[in-house]
Amino acid sequence: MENLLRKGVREAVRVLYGAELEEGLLQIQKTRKEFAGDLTIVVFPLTRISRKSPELTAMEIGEFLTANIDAVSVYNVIKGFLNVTVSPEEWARRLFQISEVSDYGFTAPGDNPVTIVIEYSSPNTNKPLHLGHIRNNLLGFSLSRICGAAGNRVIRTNIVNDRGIHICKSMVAWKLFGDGATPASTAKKGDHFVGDYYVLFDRKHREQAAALEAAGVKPDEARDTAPLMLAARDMLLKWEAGDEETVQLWHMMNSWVYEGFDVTYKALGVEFDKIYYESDTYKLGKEIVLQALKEGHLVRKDDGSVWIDLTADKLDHKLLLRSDGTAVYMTQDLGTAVIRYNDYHFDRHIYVVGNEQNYHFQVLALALLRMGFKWAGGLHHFSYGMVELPEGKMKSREGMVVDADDLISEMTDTARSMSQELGKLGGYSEDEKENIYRQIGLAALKYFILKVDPKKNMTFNPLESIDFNGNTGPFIQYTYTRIRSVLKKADEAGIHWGHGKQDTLTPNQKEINVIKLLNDFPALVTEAAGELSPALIANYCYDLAREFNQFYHDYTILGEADTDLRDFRLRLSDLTGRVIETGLWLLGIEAPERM
RNA sequence: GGCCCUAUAGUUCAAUGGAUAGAACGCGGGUUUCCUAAACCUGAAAUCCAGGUUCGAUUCCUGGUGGGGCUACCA
Repeated sequence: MENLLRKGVREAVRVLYGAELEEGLLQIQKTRKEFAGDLTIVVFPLTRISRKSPELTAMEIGEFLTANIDAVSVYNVIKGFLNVTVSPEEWARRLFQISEVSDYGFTAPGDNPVTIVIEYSSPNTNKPLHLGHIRNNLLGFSLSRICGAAGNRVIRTNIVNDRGIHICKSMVAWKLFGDGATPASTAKKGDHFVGDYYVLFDRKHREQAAALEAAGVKPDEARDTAPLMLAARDMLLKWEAGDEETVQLWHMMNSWVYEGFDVTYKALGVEFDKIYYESDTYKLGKEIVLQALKEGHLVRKDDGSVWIDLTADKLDHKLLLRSDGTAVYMTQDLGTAVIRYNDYHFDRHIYVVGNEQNYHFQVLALALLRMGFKWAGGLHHFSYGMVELPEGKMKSREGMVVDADDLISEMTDTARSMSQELGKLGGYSEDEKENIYRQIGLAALKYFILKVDPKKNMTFNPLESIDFNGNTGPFIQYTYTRIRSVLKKADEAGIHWGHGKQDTLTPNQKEINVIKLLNDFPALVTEAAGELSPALIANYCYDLAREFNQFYHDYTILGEADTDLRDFRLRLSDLTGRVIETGLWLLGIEAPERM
């Protein structure tokens, strides 16, 4: 539609003013609601060519367009804006066209698709997932679907930070205070079970440090020399040396954590194609660093530590290997990146990681390039903002966190009580009802998080933030269930709306509003993939649902006596339902049949 | 100190350099013998400050101010 107009205006300029229109000068946008029309041509830039006032230029072009393009029926001019109205009949034809497209909104991958690796989630194995991880997982998972829908080959990956001093703390605490307890013996979820020992370690350690301080030891020294800290260090050394008992304990506790994570991932509905473990990749990282050192890309200090000098890129010196030869965070990320490139030969690699690590990822890409890995130009840090509580930043150690599992079940509880109050699920079994409560609760949570521009920090108020009315996930789901209900009734009445005639139809304004949005969908998916923005999809779904609800409120569908018009409305409803379902799917949100 | 992100109704969020800054929650007023009222209609309510570029700036640039982050031989 827009392309048609684009061509028309170029033609108009050629005929009226005898000039070729540069592409950059032509601005076409959707007409704002408060004005009549569908598409708007901004004529200010064209006055340079016409050498006439904006109003006159607009009128001349408007006359030309209505005379020469069938689909353009009317135009009006306000200030320097030429508002063009596409004829209702054209919109009707448009609906017939796009509703026949299967997989509407998806771009087929083509022969040589762009390969994108997306890393998200990236948990530590010493504590359960919290609200910050939820934002991460939802963004990553949604991005993977959006990029896939736009025709790319997508590999979803995760890196599990499964080694290091933090894991050793949990291990020490369990060994000393655990008394052989297991998640099974305590009926606790594995990740929470292990997380409790991490917290316990921290508490006991603080007590020990305080005792030392009371005896006159300096604070720093007290922290470093408390028996528990020494035990954790010792544990790390043993682990790196491959001590059998330690490695066995490590395996056991990690496996508990993974069982717990799996439950949370499943509850959130996120998945991965390939999971990497830091314990598998850090060694290659060390090799890469040593190799790069040999090739002269890095510098070794007197104490034996290895650094990269990035001052030429306006960054700093960055440590890549400790003086004792052990790996740091950066080391293993270098290794992971190389392994992934060897595995997939990606064109792009998207890291979904919070903005607190902006510096880290700048260094990572530059370091790889410096070492000669040209593909590192395809690395992209998808940097999202922090989730804060009304009291401020979340702090695991002080218990100021919103636990992921708790939050999910609270959402389901709220959905359950609201749904039961409304009482619309008669005829469903308890299991079916529970599944719907879960779908609605999750939709509220996911939509709340995904509708926000990813790079902005967001505040989450446990008591007030999540709504089920208005601009919310459940609102969109509700619109979907209304549509399903109408289509089901049509089906039961034996109405076959798929063959309806189209030529004589003149849709009303509400119908046109919906068709316009439906018509935008494929371009929107492409745009969302280009900008890596699930928020665009979320806001679109909301707009579409709202627009459809207005139509639904003002007009009857099944009660329409003119069967061509009735069938047209069913077609409109059906495509709206399909697009909402697809849009929600791109966000990782399920669409229930009833609610 | 240096670097990065951010600032829009009471609150949570929108707005490729374009028209009268758009929603939701909350607050006020309405709509149900009719396909699901988790809906629809309607009222009040906002661009941090000062310059600059432009026919035109919430948007771009500069300088302030407020908020957040990074600047570890932590991850």
